[in-house]
Amino acid sequence: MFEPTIKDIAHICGVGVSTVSRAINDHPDINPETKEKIMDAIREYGYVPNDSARNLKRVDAKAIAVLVKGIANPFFTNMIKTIEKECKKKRYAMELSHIEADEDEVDVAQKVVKEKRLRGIIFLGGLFSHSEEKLKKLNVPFVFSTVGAIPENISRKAYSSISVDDRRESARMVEYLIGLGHTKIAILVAEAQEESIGKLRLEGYCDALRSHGITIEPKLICQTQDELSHFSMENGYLSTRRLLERGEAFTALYAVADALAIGALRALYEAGLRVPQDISLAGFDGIDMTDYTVPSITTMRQPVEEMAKDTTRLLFDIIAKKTKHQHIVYDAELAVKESTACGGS
Amino acid sequence: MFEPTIKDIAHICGVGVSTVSRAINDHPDINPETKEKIMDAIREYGYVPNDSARNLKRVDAKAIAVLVKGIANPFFTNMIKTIEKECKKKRYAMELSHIEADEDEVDVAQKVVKEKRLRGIIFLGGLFSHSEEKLKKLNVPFVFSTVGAIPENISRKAYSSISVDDRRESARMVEYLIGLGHTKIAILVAEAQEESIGKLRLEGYCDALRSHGITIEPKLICQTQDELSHFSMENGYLSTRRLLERGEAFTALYAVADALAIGALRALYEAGLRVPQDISLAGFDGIDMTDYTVPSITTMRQPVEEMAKDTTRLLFDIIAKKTKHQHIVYDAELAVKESTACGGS
DNA sequence: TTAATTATCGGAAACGTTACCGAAAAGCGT
DNA sequence: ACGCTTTTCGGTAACGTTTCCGATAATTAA
Repeated sequence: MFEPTIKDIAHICGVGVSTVSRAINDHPDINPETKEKIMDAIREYGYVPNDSARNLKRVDAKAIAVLVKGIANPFFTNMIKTIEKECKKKRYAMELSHIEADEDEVDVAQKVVKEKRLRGIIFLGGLFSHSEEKLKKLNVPFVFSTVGAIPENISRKAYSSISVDDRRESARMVEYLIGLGHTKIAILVAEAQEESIGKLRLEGYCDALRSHGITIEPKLICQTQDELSHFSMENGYLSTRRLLERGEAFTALYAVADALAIGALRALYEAGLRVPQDISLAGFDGIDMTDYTVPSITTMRQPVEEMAKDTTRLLFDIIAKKTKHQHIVYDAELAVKESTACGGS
Repeated sequence: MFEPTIKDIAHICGVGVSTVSRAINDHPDINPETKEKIMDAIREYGYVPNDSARNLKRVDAKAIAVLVKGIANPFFTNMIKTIEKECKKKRYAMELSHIEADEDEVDVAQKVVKEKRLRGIIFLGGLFSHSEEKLKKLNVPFVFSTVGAIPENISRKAYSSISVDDRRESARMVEYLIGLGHTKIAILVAEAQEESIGKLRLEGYCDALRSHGITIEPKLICQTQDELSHFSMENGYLSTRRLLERGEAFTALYAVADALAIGALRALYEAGLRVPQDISLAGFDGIDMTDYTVPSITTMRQPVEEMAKDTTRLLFDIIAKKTKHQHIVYDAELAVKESTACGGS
């Protein structure tokens, strides 16, 4: 099987290789007629430029990476899909890489950037606790999306971030539950180490309780144990069972992620507890699934599409030096559904 | 920022570039001491080989592509994750690409193969109706996984396939429902064109009814209309509503994909129908979610992990010419859960 | 000791493309 | 007619790596 190269096309058309190159890359210095002739030949012989050769030669390889930690969370699937679409629009290649729980995201980023000559990175999920020094070594712009708080000792001018105010929105959710009359509110929280999203949402929970003079009961705080897939249904299910076994009474259960809430719903059902009559259940993220469970689950909807679009656009703009690093905070939307009702004392 | 190349490393170590190349690629013709010295320098200076240059020069670029049609189906997510893991094990790069509903999978494959110099392709999902001639042009081995029937006019020696016998297993599911006493069994089917999976499962449904002397009632066959995301919860929900509006009585509903079943569950609930007391509900695929819904959903579990592993291994073996094309058919497992019960007349 | 083999290495030609530089041709004003 | 700019193009040096080929040094066989 004959695979034509740019040289073959040039030879066929009786032009130089640089002219063919100009034709494929929409360069201005070319006669429209010549260009058309070349494009015809390209179609006829099925020529496709070799990506490796291009990236090798080009200074500005058009590619970015998306590094995801915790793919188990369905919330990210939507995010990734949208980011991919945006990349296609801008004719950028997108390198998707999952980061294992035990891997260091910056190390992976570093490797992948050098390997593939990427122009930028999007970090999705995970927590983040790295030195600024190490980050600088990346030497490409990066933006964090839904990635928890970044430690104070890293200059905010050194990176971009896109997220909702997890702590505040979490507090809003708990305040909503309190407003319904609940005082014994249990919380299901995964990956609560350091400055992770889980930790932030837990803090929001504490904020809300505190500001309403409700004492924080450690027995109502249930940390999931599974290290591998933090925000999974299975994790929510098992954790809720452990919570119930403790025997501590509560009238509302707040899971810091929808996937956890779905697992919780099942565990509550098996324990003979009705939602929302016996227990109100709330989640966070706003994944589609919460609309289809029975009962549907009250949640904090993050504007995924918008966030994903802005994430991509922001990164492109930074690459093109059209803008400096930014920190965009979105409002989440409290989506009240069937799983929450008045309750409490 | 200084990015060392292989030349820099060679210069630093006082050796030739080819020696460094031998060191990184575990070639035999190298002194262990030299190798260690080189590896030390590589670590110290943070050298990472440029992937483009490698792939350009190498005849056997270590990369394959996974082309997915219909990412909305959560079943594929697991598949992809496992395939990715297997690739990592074999130190192969995996290029993941989604195929839009209106795109031709072989055209995309062709482009991507040439662009990235891939060694093989895995097709996931979608239907398949292409000429053998066109397939041959791909010029790399490919395997179809869970992709429906391939037309007779394509030689089975020209490709590999990995799947369950969709038609037979679908019939098994329906026979199980019949065994429970159901005769009025509605079916929810998406993407039923040509030789797609949906069509196959629909045929299995017909087979089972026919072999039990039950007349096939067209009004109980509900084809989803949404072109874009065939196997989505939303699609299942909307289709079930349309089915209910028809007013045709039925005691069991069989959705040809779990995602559809989950949407259906919600629609049935909203219509005041209890599952399984009023309506038995069954799905197909065996995604995790079916364990967590209330009630949990009876389904045909496909051995995802095994299938994904075998798909990858098979492709690698074919690339390495260790084996010829194969057609592996797996047994699905009927997972009876809460959503089905005795019923019917 | 000498010849033959082996282990280890360096040089240099590719791989397919882009980007720079300069040249030819064509258009323009005078 | 002339010089000037503009348009259009071809030649060629990179990009960073692998791989081939041959060379040297070290080892073994005779």
